[in-house]
Amino acid sequence: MELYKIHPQHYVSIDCVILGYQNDELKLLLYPRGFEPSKGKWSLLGGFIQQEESGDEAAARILKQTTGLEQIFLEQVEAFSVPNRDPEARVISLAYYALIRIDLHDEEKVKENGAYWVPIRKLPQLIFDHQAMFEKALAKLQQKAVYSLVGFELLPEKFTLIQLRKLYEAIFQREFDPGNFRKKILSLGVLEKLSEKDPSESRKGAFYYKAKSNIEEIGIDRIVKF
Amino acid sequence: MELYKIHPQHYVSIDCVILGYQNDELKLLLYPRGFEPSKGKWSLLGGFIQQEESGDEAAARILKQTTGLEQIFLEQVEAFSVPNRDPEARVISLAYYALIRIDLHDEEKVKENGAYWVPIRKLPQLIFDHQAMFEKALAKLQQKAVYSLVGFELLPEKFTLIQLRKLYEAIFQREFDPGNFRKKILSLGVLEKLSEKDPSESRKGAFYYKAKSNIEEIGIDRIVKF
DNA sequence: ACAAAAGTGTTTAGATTACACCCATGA
DNA sequence: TCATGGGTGTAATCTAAACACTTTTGT
Repeated sequence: MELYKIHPQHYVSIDCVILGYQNDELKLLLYPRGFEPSKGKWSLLGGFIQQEESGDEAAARILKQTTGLEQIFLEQVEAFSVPNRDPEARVISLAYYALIRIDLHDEEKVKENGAYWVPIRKLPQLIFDHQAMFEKALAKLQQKAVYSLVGFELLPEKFTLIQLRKLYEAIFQREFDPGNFRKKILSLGVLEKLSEKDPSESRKGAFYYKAKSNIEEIGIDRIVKF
Repeated sequence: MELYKIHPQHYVSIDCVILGYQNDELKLLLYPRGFEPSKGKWSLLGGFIQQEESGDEAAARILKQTTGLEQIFLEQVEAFSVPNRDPEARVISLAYYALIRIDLHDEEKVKENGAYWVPIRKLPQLIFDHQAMFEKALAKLQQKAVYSLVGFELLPEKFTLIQLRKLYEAIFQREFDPGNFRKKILSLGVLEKLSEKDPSESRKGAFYYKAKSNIEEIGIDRIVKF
């Protein structure tokens, strides 16, 4: 321990790339920073890591504070550690990304923070290196989406295959052939067809599906090919 | 800045998963830790991040100190931040992985540190969470190797396709069909055939190849399929 | 000429892609 | 019955994988 004392200590913060899905587009939760430096500019939601918590725990705490949600998908992106990334002090930040269902989050809490859901196509300028954090997070989400149906985290319990396709189109920022997408997904055998239909988008209506409960056991193949 | 002062500060260390390739197998550079806690147990090479350096810079510094090499492939794995991961004090560690050519490294420096190259199939017990760091690093290397010929970092300038295949077999811990591997790699168009042969492995001899200089411009396809 | 490794070719099975077509339904 | 998305089928293309075959060379 004495040996460690010759080394400097640093503030370590958490910044969360909180992604939700609404109106066929991915949205990022941002808030205007309420204190200096960069007061009023747009920022990811964050906080400082405390003495007795891990990064994962700190990120979960911040997520709960700001959205009211617990037990949601949360994964580390990476550490950002350039000395002057925060002009006010040396702060090393651990970036995380979370996928949440916008329909479930606590709107009150979000309003308290003055936070907004911003479509990822129309992001404002972000403070510090938060743009880079977002980009890395999106890249990680895409990677993850290739091998696992991580998209379920962003959709309600029951959803149509059209909704699922549009979500994947939002994640990958490109279109998929409707027929081929449907066949590919169904061939994975991870969805269960419900008898109920979603009548809101067409006269015919599209059947709802839900994720099978034992997905973990099922080997999930590659979903999209680059 | 005053606002930051209410938050705790932490030691932030770097741990490097330094991988090399020798005798058809991947090796990891380890050393017996020279100080408490866990003195004498096997450890990744590491150090503490200083006031005016980024994580990348700190990792490069440590790598140079221990192997004498500069400008080599180095990438962050992720931050490890469980509070008691180091029993002596709260230390948040940024794990990095590096790929080096064992034939080029400074053996003197490595000996000074008492470090050894250990085949990844026969790793001893490591301290703290260093085993997890290694596993994540290997997974990241595999991911990377699927889409880019990162393997070049581990081979000498000129190499045969057989050497390249064996390297990939070491990275993925499985065998590839010699004929198919050759065709796949050559079809990527990133290798240049040399007129010289490596006579050491057979009477016929295998042609040397080298990486084309403008690889970055060439779109590299998927190399192995999971 | 032969052994042994390097390198090529062929065949099959399966996946991807593009796109035409049928279906169900409310107005 | 018809317009509109929802959903299915099919043919052309590409890729992976297994494995037989040919080439080169020192002894």
